[in-house]
Amino acid sequence: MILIDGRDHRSIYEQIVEKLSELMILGGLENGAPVPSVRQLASELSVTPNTVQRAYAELERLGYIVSIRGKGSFVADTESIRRLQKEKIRSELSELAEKAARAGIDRQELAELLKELPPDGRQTGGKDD
Amino acid sequence: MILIDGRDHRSIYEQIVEKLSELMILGGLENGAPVPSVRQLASELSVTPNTVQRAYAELERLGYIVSIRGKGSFVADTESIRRLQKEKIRSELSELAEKAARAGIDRQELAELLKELPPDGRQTGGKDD
Amino acid sequence: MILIDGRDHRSIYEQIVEKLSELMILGGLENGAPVPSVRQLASELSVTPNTVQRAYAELERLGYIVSIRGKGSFVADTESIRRLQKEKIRSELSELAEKAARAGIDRQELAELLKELPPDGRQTGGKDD
Amino acid sequence: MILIDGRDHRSIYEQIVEKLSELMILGGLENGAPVPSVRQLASELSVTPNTVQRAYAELERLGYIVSIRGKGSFVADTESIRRLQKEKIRSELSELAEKAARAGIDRQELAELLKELPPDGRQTGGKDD
DNA sequence: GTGGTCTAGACCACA
DNA sequence: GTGGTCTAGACCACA
Repeated sequence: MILIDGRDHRSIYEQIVEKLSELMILGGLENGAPVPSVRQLASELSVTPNTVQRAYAELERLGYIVSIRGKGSFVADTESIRRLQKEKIRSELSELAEKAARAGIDRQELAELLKELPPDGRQTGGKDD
Repeated sequence: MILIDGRDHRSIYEQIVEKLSELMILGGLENGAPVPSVRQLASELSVTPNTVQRAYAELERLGYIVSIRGKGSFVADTESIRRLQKEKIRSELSELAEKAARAGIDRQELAELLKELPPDGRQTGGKDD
Repeated sequence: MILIDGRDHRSIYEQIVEKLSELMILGGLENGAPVPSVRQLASELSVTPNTVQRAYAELERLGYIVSIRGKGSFVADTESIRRLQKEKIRSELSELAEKAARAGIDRQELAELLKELPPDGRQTGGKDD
Repeated sequence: MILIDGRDHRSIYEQIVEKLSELMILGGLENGAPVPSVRQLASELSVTPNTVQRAYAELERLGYIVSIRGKGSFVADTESIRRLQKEKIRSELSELAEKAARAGIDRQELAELLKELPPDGRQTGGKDD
């Protein structure tokens, strides 16, 4: 399900945070559904439990999951997760627009770039082994 | 001209790379115009020359400047710089579109988000928490 | 009557202890009134009896209830419970005052902060970020 | 300067966070003044650098310090720190008032408890070796 | 079993 | 030198 990419410059725990938060949306998870335990995910990823723990702490801080000592970790309210995701995308888009502006590309031109993108955006990444 | 932001978590040399490459566009630099020497910029920024050196190496690798040993560093062909910048924005936009797709936000919705952004992008957005 | 809050980071048994001790005051319980059995409360809360057992042990240690083997658990002397509660509040207030002092806020200023609090304290305050 | 209390129920990194954030106020630190390096504080406290690292990450997240890779960690804007501290005390006072209310102690009575506290609050803690 | 903290040590990029 | 990440393993309270 999740794969760590050694060529990715981001740290392992950051990759876990991003992948899991995306999976939560696509997986159509229900409120309160259990998330793999720290140890279980750690062994699946061949990574130290410590590292997964760190990712889970961040996911909880961000509002994606709720961890209960002795019981496990669970998907937080899915509605608010959806809002979080959208807000994050909006914020990144805003940053990108600013950066484009500094490079002399205005909002209009950026919108055109967006339209011209290949239909499904499958040209980046695409790691699948 | 350039200011290092201590709260920015990117490394100092990365900040220099980004700021300088933007300045080149906005500054309307001409082909072959001289760039401040490593030592000069280092002292202006109160930073070790080592760090500026690293930034210049990166800028050269990216095609923004040309360094000539014993003479200094110079702005590369401004036309190609402009193309570089635009390509970089396009690539980041593409990545963002993919990420949005994974969060269930399609191209159409993303375009609307873009339209809804405050007019000039001066909200310094993107601070996460 | 009692609800366990998954987002509350205290352990479940601690939450039960706090909620029950509060209920005893507000509920106007009489001396010696029976408290729900361990199994009964456990099933109401969908929690293992083990956990309720731990909470009851703590409540007995604190002087709120008396457990009689084979008969059940009972509310201890309500007068002394009231005193217990007040003493606990006083102690926490004292700790807070000390902490405030260390942050440069004196007794006087603290009293003003107290006066300025919204009238009924219904703001569910205290969430950190 | 800082002492870890083994009898304190809180974890080591939490104690470091609290002690350091208090010291920042009392020490009258200036904006941007350097904070001990991770390794230095770790060796002073006979604790793993990892644990101090964690505390510093939290202090940065809370806005008390700014850490710059390769350079060190520095006191953040002292004015905003002061505000942070006061807000934290206010929030804790609010929680305490709520709790008191649930125990049948109203705002008025709480204010009296506050007045009756021994003048300098030196009755708790007081570890000094 | 679960999450959470900690140790002792390594390695990395960066200044 | 600095901060930051990670490993491999331990131990804890809790369910």
